[in-house]
Amino acid sequence: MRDMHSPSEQDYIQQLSIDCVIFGYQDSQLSVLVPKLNFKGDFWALPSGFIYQNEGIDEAARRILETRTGIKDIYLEQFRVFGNAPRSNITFLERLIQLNEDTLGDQRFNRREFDWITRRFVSIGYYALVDISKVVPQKTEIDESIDWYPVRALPAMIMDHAEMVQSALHTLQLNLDEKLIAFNLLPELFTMRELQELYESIFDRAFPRNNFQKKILDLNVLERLEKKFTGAANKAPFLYRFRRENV
Amino acid sequence: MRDMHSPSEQDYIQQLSIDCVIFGYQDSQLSVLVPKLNFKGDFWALPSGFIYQNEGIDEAARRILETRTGIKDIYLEQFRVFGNAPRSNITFLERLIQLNEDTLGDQRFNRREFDWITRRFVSIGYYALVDISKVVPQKTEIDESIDWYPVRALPAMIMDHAEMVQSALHTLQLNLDEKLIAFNLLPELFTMRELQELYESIFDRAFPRNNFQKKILDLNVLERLEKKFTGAANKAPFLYRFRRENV
DNA sequence: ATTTATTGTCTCAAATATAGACAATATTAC
DNA sequence: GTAATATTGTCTATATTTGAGACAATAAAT
Repeated sequence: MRDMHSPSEQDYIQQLSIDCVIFGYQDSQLSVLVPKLNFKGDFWALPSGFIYQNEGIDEAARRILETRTGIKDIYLEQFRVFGNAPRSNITFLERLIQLNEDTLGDQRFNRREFDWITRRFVSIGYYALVDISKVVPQKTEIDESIDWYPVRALPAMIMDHAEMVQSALHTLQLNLDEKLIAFNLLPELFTMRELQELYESIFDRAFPRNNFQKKILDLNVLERLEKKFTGAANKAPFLYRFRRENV
Repeated sequence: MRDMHSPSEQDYIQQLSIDCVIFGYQDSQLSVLVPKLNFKGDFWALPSGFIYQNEGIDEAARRILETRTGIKDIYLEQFRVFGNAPRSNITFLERLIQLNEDTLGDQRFNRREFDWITRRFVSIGYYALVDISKVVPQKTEIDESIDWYPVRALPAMIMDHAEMVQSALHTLQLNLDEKLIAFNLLPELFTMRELQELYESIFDRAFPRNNFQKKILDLNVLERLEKKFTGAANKAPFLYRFRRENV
């Protein structure tokens, strides 16, 4: 069976995949870009892909991310490898096959096309931070749709993909201040409140407004611009920009 | 070429390996267990291995570590995946082949036997913390010898293995207090000074004695035992034991 | 002009980290 | 035996960081 791959599959490293947790921020919520699989039954899976023989793993992750988001220069980082022996959730597989018996017999869907679901895979988890307003989510042929879901209200994910998101979120929390990466989730200009709400959605807890502002300004990585006239009945907040040169 | 593997190699996941940075502590120095390859020329490589088809990656790492150290219940943790496209250092490979032309033609050494050096591999890095006094380093057939080297005075390592050690050390530093794992590097009983010297060798800097002791005791994870009479001309230090039940 | 909501910043208290000091003690030197 | 010496365990005082409360500034609505 292992020797029956089509030539194109031979270009990839076998049994190794990359799964991407793409974080974006919208409507005061940290969200993840998740495609729905084009099978009967409701199955959601993280955007994933494989590694070409002459391609580095970071390079491959970048390629996959660019394909899915339509943007370049994405902040991304490896966070963990998932490689338990029985990664493939049996219940999930049985349900999928049962629900799709007819389609799987179809010539358009030979077994090879969802081989990646049935074989044992080790997967490298990457998380990415994107400015959601710049992203144009791209379906692939195996997707029915692709949408943003709040990180704490994900649809039913296949296999260990829900655990992957949790692990990615945890790594993001650990790295957020250390690596000054929150700004990748915001548009170029933002107010202090917007930044604070982003932090609050990432850590799922409130921060005192006065001290949050102090902490952030003390980092000395923000550039204060003109005020933003919101039209609201109050003092207008400043706009800030992240000074990338200082990192 | 890829289809010419021997049956036994087919039991492994292809092109995926595990490299282990095994940390131990001896003579006030943080050290790493490194085998020397059984080739002409001086080549050192991290202990490594492959993953069976029905084996989890953590499981595989544990097996490799147990084989190399002769002990069980080892603390280990994934720290990063190394998968740049040109991982194999060209200079290194050329030198190795040049120096070993005769042996490589020998029937005992068909190409398959160091296939793992020439093919493109993605490697999962694990670091392990062991009580060096319990370890009996085990050579494998591809090793000439295996020894402990101070982490800051390693021999010339092949490919990116030196970078792997640095990356493992960095992760260890980040996790040390958070996960309370330093004690895995010490024998069951130790003095405060021994613990402090361990910390100093890990971070490569001095800590003030008074505050270090306070910080550690405030963690509330140590059990103080009777004093240790060293025979030195001074007050005898207490012995401590790590209370594993509290973690 | 007054009210209301929110922003930016200040001050003070609490908690934590760092530095200095000294008594306790096990040996060696006398 | 007594003094000297080296190292340990701990205390106190100071500096720094963190957290809570307060209040003036301001943009619009009343």
